[in-house]
Amino acid sequence: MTPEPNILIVDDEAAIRDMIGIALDTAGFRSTTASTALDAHVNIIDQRPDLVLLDWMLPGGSGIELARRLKRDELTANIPIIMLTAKTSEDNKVQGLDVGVDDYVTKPFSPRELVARIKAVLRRSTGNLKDKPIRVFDLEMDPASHRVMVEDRAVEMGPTEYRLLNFFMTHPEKVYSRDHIQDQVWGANVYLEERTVDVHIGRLRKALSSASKTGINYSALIQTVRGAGYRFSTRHD
Amino acid sequence: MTPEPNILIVDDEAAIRDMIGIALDTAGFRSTTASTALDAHVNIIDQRPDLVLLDWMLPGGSGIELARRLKRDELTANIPIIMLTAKTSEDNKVQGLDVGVDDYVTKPFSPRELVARIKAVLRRSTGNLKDKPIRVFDLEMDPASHRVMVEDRAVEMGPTEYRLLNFFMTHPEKVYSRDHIQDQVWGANVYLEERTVDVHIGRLRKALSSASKTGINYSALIQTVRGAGYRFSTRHD
DNA sequence: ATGCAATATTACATTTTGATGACAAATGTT
DNA sequence: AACATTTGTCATCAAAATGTAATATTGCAT
Repeated sequence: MTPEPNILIVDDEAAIRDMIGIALDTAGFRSTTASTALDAHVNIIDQRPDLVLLDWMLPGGSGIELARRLKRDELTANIPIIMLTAKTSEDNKVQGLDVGVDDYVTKPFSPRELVARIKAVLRRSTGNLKDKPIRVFDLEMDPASHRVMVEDRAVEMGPTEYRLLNFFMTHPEKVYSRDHIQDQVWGANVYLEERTVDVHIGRLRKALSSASKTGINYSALIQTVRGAGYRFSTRHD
Repeated sequence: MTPEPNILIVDDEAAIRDMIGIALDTAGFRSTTASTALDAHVNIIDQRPDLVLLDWMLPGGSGIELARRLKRDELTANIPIIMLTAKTSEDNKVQGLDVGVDDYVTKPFSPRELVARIKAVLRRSTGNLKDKPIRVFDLEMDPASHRVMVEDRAVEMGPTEYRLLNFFMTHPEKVYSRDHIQDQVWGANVYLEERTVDVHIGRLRKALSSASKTGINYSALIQTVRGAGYRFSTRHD
C-alpha cells in the first residue's frame, strides 16, 4: 500500500551511502542512512524500514552482530536484510556468520543489480500477503487477478480508477475528503488539482454504470457527500 | 532444463571438495564449491543448484543451520540436500531428518556410492516435477515430452517462450508484474530490460495465434493488464 | 424561483504505456 | 567454418491514461 518502500542504508563510508542513496532514489525508493550499527538499530525500531541494506564490514564486525540481533528479535525478524559483502576472500573469518539474511550483494556492484535484488526481495516478502476478493452485491474486485467484475463480466477501467475503487471497497461506509482520497490513491507526496478527484470519480462511475445488464446501477454505490467528499456505501443516500 | 545437473559441494576441507568435484565430473555432473555456510547460501541463491552436498560438520555447526534455513525458505525448500556425515550416529540422523534433508552419506564413502545416491535423489525430485500435462481448451502443454500442442498439432516456439507459457499455465488467473515474470522465467539473478518481457510475450502470442485451424485465437489467453503486468486467463478481459 | 457554491461533465494537450519490427550478439547445428 | 536459431535491446508507432481547464449541472439557502 505504501507507494515507495523505505530502505535503510547502513555503511560506515559516506561515499557509498550517497552512491546507494542516489541509485535508490532514481529507482523510486525512499532511503535513510546510518553509519553505525547502533544508529541503524535505533532507526530500525523507530522507522521500521521495509528493507535494510547492511554493510557486512562495519567496524568491529558489528554488521553481522546487528543482523543476528535483528533476526533474533521477533519484532524485527521479518524485516528483510540484504548484506553488502566485500569481494575479498575472508573465507576464514566468515565461518558461522550466516545469520539468515535474505540476500547478498558483493561489492563492487552495479546500481542496477542492487535495485533488481531489492525489488526481488521485497516482492518475495510482501507478495505473500494475497488479498482476498471483495464482493458487494454483484460487484467483485479480485486483487490477485487484478480484475473488477459485475455480474461475472469484466469491467473496463484505467489503473487510477481501479485503485480508487479498491480504496473505496476496502474502506466502505465512510466519507473521505478529496485530500484524503488523493493521499490514499495517488500517494502522499503527489500534488494535484482538487477537482482531479472529481474527474476520476466520474470516470469510475461511468465504468460501473455501463457494466450491469440487470439494470442495477453500481455507480450509485459511490456517493457524493456535499461539502465533505465521497463515500462508498450500500445504503441509500 | 540444463542437461547436466549442477551440484553444490559444501565442505571446509579443500581436499574433500576436490575429490568430490572430480568424482562428480567424471559422472557427468557440473559442480561448484563453497567452504562456508555463508558462501554456500550466496551460491544457492545465485545459482540455484539442482542439489546440495552439505557437510554436516562445518565449523560452528552451521551445516545443520544452513540445511534448516534452506528447507524453511520457500524459494530453496525443494532443492534436495544430501548430508555428508563423518561417522554413523543415530543422533545425527534423527536430527537431520527432522530438518528435512533428503539423504545421508557417511564419510568415508566411495565416489561410486555418492554418485548413486545423488542420482537417486535427483530422480526422485525431478520425477515429481514432471507433472501431468496441463490443458486449457485445445491448448495442451506436456512437460514430460516438453511439447506444446494446439488441436493436437505441435506449436513451434523458443525455449524462453516455452518457459513463459509454462509459468502462465501453472499460474493462471493472476496478474504478474514484469519483474515477477522475470524472476520466475529467467531466474532471480538475471537482470534484463523490463521491455524484454514484452517482446517475449509478443513472440509467444504470435506462436499461439498462428497455431489454430479452427479460428480460436489462443493468444487471447495471454492478457495485458495495463499498469500491472500480464495475466493468463480463460475469462474475457 | 433566484443566485451561489459545489459538483459533474466534457474536451483536449500531454504523458505514459504497450506492441512490434529491425538488428546484432550469443548460441547451437550442420 | 558457414549457417540457422534464439535472445536481448532499441527505436518507433499506436493506444490508453492522465490532469487541467472550460463549461454545464445540481443542490441548497434564502
